[in-house]
Amino acid sequence: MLFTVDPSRSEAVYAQVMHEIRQRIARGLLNAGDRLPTVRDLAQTLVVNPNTVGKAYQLLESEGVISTRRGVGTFVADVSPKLSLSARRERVNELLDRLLTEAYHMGFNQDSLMDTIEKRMKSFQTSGSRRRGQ
Amino acid sequence: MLFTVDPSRSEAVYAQVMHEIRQRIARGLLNAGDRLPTVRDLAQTLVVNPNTVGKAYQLLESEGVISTRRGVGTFVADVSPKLSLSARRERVNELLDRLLTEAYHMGFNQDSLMDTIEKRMKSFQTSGSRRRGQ
Amino acid sequence: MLFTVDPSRSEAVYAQVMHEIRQRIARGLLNAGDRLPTVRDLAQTLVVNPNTVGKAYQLLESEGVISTRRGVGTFVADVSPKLSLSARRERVNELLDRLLTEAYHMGFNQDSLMDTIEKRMKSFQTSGSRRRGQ
Amino acid sequence: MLFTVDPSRSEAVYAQVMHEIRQRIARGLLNAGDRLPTVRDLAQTLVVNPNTVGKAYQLLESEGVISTRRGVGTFVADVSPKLSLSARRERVNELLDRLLTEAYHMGFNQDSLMDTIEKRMKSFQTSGSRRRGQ
DNA sequence: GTGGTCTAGACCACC
DNA sequence: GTGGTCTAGACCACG
Repeated sequence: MLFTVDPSRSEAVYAQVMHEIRQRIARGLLNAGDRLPTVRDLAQTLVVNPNTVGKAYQLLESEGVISTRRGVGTFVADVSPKLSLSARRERVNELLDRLLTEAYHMGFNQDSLMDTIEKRMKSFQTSGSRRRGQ
Repeated sequence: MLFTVDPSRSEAVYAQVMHEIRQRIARGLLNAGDRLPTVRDLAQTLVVNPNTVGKAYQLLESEGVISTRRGVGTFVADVSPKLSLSARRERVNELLDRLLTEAYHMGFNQDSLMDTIEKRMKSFQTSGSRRRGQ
Repeated sequence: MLFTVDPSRSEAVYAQVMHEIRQRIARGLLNAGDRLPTVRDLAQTLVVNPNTVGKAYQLLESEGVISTRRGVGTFVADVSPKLSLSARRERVNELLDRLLTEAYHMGFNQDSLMDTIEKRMKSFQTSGSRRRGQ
Repeated sequence: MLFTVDPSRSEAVYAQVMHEIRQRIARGLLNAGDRLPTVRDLAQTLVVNPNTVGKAYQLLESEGVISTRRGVGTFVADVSPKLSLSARRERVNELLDRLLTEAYHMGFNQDSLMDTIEKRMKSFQTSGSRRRGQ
């Protein structure tokens, strides 16, 4: 779990930790059942307060992404969306709109954006057919 | 400029205004040279504090998305990304990673995500070749 | 919002606050749009740290029960379950099993339990037909 | 005594064991005088630390639900609530309030909740009049 | 003035 | 040793 966190970014530190972990799972670098570093260890590595890491872990648990076992440690959970289908679609659509908007303003045209998406997608677990439909 | 702002969303109101304007430009609903409503008018329409709209306009101007001519009004600027090529790529890639991560956790597989992207893309100006490559 | 919290109970203080608020909403004592006390005020009333109240508010927000508006305050949200139908059923069934188990051990028979349920239900919003089906 | 325990649930393992045993008694799957597995056997079956099972047994004994005869084994006790009538009522009412609150937030209306309760009640011993009133 | 974040440090339940 | 809770106190973004 080597990564860093930038306290000067506008995104909250605990949110950066959450995103990093979510992304590692989505990329297949972390798989269901894998153990995460302890709150204290990760806090020391990132040079932040243990409470901050704890907050990230707790929120990820409430989303069903990870699962903590008292006195044992924290583990990657089996993926199984808790939200309703419509809520999940809405969430993806919002991020998608944001991406398309930003891509326009950054001067990407359709083709170059699609190229980028396809390349990037290869390093994610969303590819292939190992996951059930939406 | 008919749109609303939801103060109960977690996103700051001024940021919602910025995103909405950026999105309208990206969708072609607003084009270079089009006049935006005055700060007061928009504030009244959205039922928010004028300072909030002012902040949104100010930040958009600093990004080069709109341009204010004192005593005349505020207008959509010609699109010409100020950032370096690598900075623009990085920005798009970050949003893309976030989308792919979220899509994974929301249970989308490659095909359903691609379908969603293609459908959504049709309503954006990113299509066609009217803008220079990435 | 007159209520107290007992730090000596095994239930965490922030959870007691959450339950109290959820219950007031379910009883119709708090309705959609109503303002909750500020974090600081409630903390002072309950004689707990503001962070503890803040945690309760944040968790309730993540459940969609209340909604905070930056710089303005915290309000009761419109009820609209975010969880999938199966997750909601599971949650109710678990509490129901716990109730039935406890009622048995406390010496209630079917009839006396049913009487108790019917009486108690009258003071809750679950009664009547003003809410959509499950 | 075939059941499992889920260490990833938020409820402590020893509490899960307690609830399971209480529920089996309430469902009539275990009756007064029935012998429970030894601490070691159950611990092995559930793949948990023997101390955890021991803690569950100890707490259940202190509640009067089971009774241990040294050198002989552990048995389901005759049900006879030790608590006062008012304490027992309070305990049931608290769980009931929690159920009604949760049902409201999960979108159940009176009828659907009542249906659920009646169905579920059939598999519990609370039915009939074999136990004295509340 | 509102809520949100972070730190430092203490104590506790669990296994 | 693991995570969870709470306090006290500081700082910040928002409207």
